[in-house]
Amino acid sequence: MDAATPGLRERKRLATRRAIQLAVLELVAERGLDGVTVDEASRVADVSPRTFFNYFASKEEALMGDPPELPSGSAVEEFVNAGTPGELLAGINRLLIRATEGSTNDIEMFHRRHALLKQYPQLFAMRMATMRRFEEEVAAVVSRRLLTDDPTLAVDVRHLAEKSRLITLVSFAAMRHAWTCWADGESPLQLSERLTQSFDELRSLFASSTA
Amino acid sequence: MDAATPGLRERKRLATRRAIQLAVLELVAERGLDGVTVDEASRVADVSPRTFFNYFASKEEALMGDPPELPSGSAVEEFVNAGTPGELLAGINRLLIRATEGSTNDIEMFHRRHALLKQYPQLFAMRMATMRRFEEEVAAVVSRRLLTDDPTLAVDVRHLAEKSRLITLVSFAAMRHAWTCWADGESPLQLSERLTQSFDELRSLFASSTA
DNA sequence: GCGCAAAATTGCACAGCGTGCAAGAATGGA
DNA sequence: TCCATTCTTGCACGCTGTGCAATTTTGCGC
Repeated sequence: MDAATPGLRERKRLATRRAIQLAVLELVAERGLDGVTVDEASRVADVSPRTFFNYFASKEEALMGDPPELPSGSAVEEFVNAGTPGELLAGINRLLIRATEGSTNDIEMFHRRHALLKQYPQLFAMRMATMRRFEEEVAAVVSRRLLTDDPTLAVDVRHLAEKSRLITLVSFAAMRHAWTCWADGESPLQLSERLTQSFDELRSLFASSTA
Repeated sequence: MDAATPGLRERKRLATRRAIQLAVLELVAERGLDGVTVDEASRVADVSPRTFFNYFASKEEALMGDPPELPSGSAVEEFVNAGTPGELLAGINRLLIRATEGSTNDIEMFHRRHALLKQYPQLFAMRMATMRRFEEEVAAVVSRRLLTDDPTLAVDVRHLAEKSRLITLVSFAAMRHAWTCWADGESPLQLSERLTQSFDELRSLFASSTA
């Protein structure tokens, strides 16, 4: 009864969750964030306001998708043990592509959410807050990779942590860059392609002029 | 009556503002973010709750310092017209140092705030939201600088905007890195020195291994 | 000092948010 | 069919944030 048969209970839970998310997205798209109350959204989603709060702590949380996660198992191990020290950023690039794949399943919802992130700073802020946890996960993996590439880094754990953190933050900067370019532009690129492009530009920035 | 004589009215305003900020910081340090109500903070600051909201839209906003700003006038112009294309990052480094100078005046408050940012994701989120505005200001200035260094970039405005945005985001990544290293560590460095160090590490990351 | 206009403070009312609690309904398995 | 578990719901309650209008304080010319 794993993924095959989630059971009626679980299926209803997911249905309710999604109904609430859709209701909020719909209403907010119509009337704006402040023009929608939890009561209204609950009515549209056909649940009691109390149930709304059983699923989400706030309107805003319902608007946001699930937080990003590291791709499961093997992809992480491949990255850590890639054994190609010169291609660290390319590896992170692949890792982030894998991590963002899940969120682009429902393109419709995805675009609506992105429009809201641009429009409402508080939503963007929440997004960044959830990203922070993800950053820590990625930094931990980068740390393992660095240690695999160069075991002598173990002598200075603090330095290792700081270095992997810097690499991670810079990578996330590239991800944000890709994200906005992709969303703003009329370019026909996939988000994953745009991500690779931003990573390329990042490299060329430093390669060209020792900026 | 500029900076010399702000006038009694203005002085009282600032005093009230500061009293509210101190009251909230004090109480939250004691009892945690959720253990403090606006009513209590207002009582301690000796103002009515309604006045509290005249100054800050929320408890959280009162906790946060003022948003960062570009250094006034000349520093920006110097950066834009530096005329040293190879030292773009160093220039941004200086700019950010100037921008963060103001916030480290009251070290006591500064450390309290930082502890809170680490402890409460919602506060971190608000911080990121204010940073975003600052990012846009910096990106605009970087754009001017790029155009000064290479006027031919004007032919592709979109590309120029994307490039300056990438540079800005990466620079802010370095700033966040410096910030956390400085706050976490026992290193005796000033924040400004730590910022320069993070920028150096950033360069060396890409210089060493074409990562 | 005096008085007036501008600005700040305050109380009040009110809608919305978010949570604890306990009763009731649906579900899954024996 | 029955029972334990889990989900839903209504209710009560305190906190948040804002519009409004009354009141007080400040700045300034006289």
